[in-house]
Amino acid sequence: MSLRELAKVYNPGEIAQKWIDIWFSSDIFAPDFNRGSEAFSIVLPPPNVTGNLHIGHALGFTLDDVVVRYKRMKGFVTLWVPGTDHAGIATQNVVEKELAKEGLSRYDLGREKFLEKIWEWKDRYRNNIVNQLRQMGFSCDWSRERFTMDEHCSRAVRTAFVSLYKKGLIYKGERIINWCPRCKTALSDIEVEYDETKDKLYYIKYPLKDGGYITIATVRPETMLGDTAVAVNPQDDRYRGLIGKIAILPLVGRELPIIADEAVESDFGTGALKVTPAHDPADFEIGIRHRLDSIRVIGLDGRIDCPDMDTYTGLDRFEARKLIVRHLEENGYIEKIEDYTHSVGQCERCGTIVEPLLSSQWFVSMKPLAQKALERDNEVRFIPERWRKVYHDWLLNIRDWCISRQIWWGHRIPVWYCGDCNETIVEMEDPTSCPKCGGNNLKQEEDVLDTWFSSALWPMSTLGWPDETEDFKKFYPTSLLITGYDIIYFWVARMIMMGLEFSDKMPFKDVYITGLVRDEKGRKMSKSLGNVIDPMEIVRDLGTDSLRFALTSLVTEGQDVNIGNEKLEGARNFANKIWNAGRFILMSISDPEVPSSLNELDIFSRWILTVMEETIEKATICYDKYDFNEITQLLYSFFWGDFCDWYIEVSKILLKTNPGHTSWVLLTVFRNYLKLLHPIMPFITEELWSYVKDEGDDILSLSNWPADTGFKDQDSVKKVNLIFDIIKAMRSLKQEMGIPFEKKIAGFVHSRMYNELLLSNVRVISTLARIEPIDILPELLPPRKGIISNIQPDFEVYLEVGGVINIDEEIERLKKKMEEIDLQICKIESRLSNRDFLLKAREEAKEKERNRRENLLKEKEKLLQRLALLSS
RNA sequence: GGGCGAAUAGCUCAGUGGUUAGAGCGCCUGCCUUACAAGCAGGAGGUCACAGGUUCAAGCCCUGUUUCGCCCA
Repeated sequence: MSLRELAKVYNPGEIAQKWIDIWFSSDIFAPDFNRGSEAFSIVLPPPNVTGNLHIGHALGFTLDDVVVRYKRMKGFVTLWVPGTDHAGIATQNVVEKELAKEGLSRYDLGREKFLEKIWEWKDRYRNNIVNQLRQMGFSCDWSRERFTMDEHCSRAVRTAFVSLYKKGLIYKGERIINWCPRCKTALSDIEVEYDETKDKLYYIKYPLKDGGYITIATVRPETMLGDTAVAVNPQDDRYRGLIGKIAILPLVGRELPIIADEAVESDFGTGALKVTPAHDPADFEIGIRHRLDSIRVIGLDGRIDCPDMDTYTGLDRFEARKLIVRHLEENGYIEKIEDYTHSVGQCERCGTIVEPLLSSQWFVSMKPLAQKALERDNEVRFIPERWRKVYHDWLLNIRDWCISRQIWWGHRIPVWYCGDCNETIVEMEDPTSCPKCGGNNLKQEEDVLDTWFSSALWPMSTLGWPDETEDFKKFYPTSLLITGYDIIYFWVARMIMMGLEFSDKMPFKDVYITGLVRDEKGRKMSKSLGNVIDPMEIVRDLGTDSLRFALTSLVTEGQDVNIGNEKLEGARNFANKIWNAGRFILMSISDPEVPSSLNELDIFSRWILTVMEETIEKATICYDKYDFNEITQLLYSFFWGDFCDWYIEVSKILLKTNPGHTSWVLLTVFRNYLKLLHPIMPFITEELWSYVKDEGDDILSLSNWPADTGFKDQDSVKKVNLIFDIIKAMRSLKQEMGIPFEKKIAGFVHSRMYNELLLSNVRVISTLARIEPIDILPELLPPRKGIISNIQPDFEVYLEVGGVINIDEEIERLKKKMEEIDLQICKIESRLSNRDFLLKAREEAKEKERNRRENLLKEKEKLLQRLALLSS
């Protein structure tokens, strides 16, 4: 043990770098197979290589690390696999923006050159992110790091694709998909965000061929160029006669059949619907049912592309809308225009309004996969349980997953087309010739896969799948996944479905769903609000441990996490408190002497050892239950409340009388405490541990969880609490009389039952209460001028306050107290005289009430005595 | 429209049906007491959203209402 003098204020930065170097210079966090037999594994939810860690990552990963470090100390063979995600659209966008600064587009570079650029970007940002993960102290095994597009993960993707294709679960089809005209790619359903938008509802007259007209209502008049029918509900009496008739499309002149379809809502607009199968999912369905033509009139760039209508071709969607409405108005086709609020889909990445359009894309049939997930539902645990419903809901209403993306960065779809015979080839190995016609005229599919396709395989691919590696056998399925509720659909559900499909196992046993991180007022963090908390900035200013403690302390089951400076500073202060307690111990102790029996120790030492033992038990339970907020509360109040406020203060006296044993107790409690706190605040605990550990001890990160000593001395707890209550009563009285804490005045204590206990601990009471001298009285103190009293059931304290108070005032004080006690007694009496209570309440509850009454009666009696003495 | 969640101290939040509902921050009073002023000691502050119900006993369970937030259509 080194007695080096520690700095007066905890400086997290210096210490962190030292331990980052030690922890991550070799693979100390690789699983240690000598540690035990039971495995515990987590895969890191891979951050995107687009940028930096944000506070949401910090939250989820901190909880991961808290559990991982705890399990490692507990003796599990622990593995935490890190990695990063290629994040297709997002990364491509960022790099395209970079290129744009030089006036270049990806087409200028060509596919190959462009991909080279992205790989460079990826390397840079992967390093950046890895650095940040290490700054945060996350104890991942970096020797097993993965990237979603590395060779191994790519093979997993290929294997999954080929397998699903051969099973008929992947198909190419013409469907309405969500198209982002800015990103120029298809999006899956869940990549579209819907926002309430104020818009207009246009009522347009479509003339009938036989004369008259039918009025339709639409929010997107520009799509009328692609109309191929008008639909009404078959139950709608207003239009029954028109079914089968022909309407003429204004401006265009196309003949549109009036058809009947159940999907039309009669109470929307006029009850008549213009049908544009190529630009609306519902219309597309109607189109299929009625074998309507699909005419695409908006191109991939979001501009009108309608060869017959030169007027509009080339115009942006929204420009075209204005012009078309003007032309309709000029020709008297507009009946009216109403304000209308509805949901408009936007690209989750860039916010551009998506264009539903007909396009040829690759899909995964999700029904059978979802079905399997539902059947095996009991094999995964959700925490909190209620998220299971959300997950179920999605599985039950699942739609096919559009997995093709019209970008370059990602896993290129492993499909080849034969230019000679049109054969589609999907194999594990790249084909060199067509297996059907033998031709060499092969062309690979241009599209890449949705990023989430590889993410869905992450728990498997990181551990070696499709190979049956040792890691896969030992660590799959993983033990726990911690993530936010916003990606239950995107990620959790898909990992489960893919896991069951390819490994026949749930990819993880527990899923812990966190809330989202918000600012201290509960608002979402956003650049425009300026309330974004950058975790790395906090790490710089207040230290990683403070950030980790603050985050952990805010996590209660399923609630969003509101974090602000107050919380972070509180955590920083706590770290400083721990630091200074360590500093005190190092400065104050002498050679520790192991007691031959704990029972021979003084009562305060027995007390703190008992409370520590209970804290170890409770903390262990909390860690096992992922009860994060509870752990921090427990560890905070034990350390600050019990250890620092009381034991350390008492130890200042004990160190003089019994330095050896007291040093041992201080050290023992502090060492165990560092262990309990280490999963949450790894840096400061590791640093302090290096000063207080035994010579042969390992670093704290690789140490064992505190052993169960089994020592509990409830008698000491009871007695020490009495002593502390006496001290508190004295402090309180003193302050009430306006006497400064440090000013020493004389006092008296009497306790019928504990006279001896008080006699032997008078020094502690005197010092901690700053009351000197103290007389331990064999009986009640006779009334005297200048004396104030505090009467409790088990003791009475009196302070010599001199002229500050007279006897009448003291009588008043006591009478007031009497009233309170009488009120309490009254309440309890009525409870105890209630026949139903006596009949039905649990014995425990009754016992409690009786004890309480007894105590109050005791107190009352003593108050009466005191009052009698004072009045005589 | 369907579902989920929240409502507790000035603020942010804890709270397994059983005393007098807790913490941090803020506030008030007094202290630079040799570990810590990022600290110490003492204190004030609550109709647990509202209305019913179940129960010997409700902040907690049930029903309804109001307000706010989220998800899905």
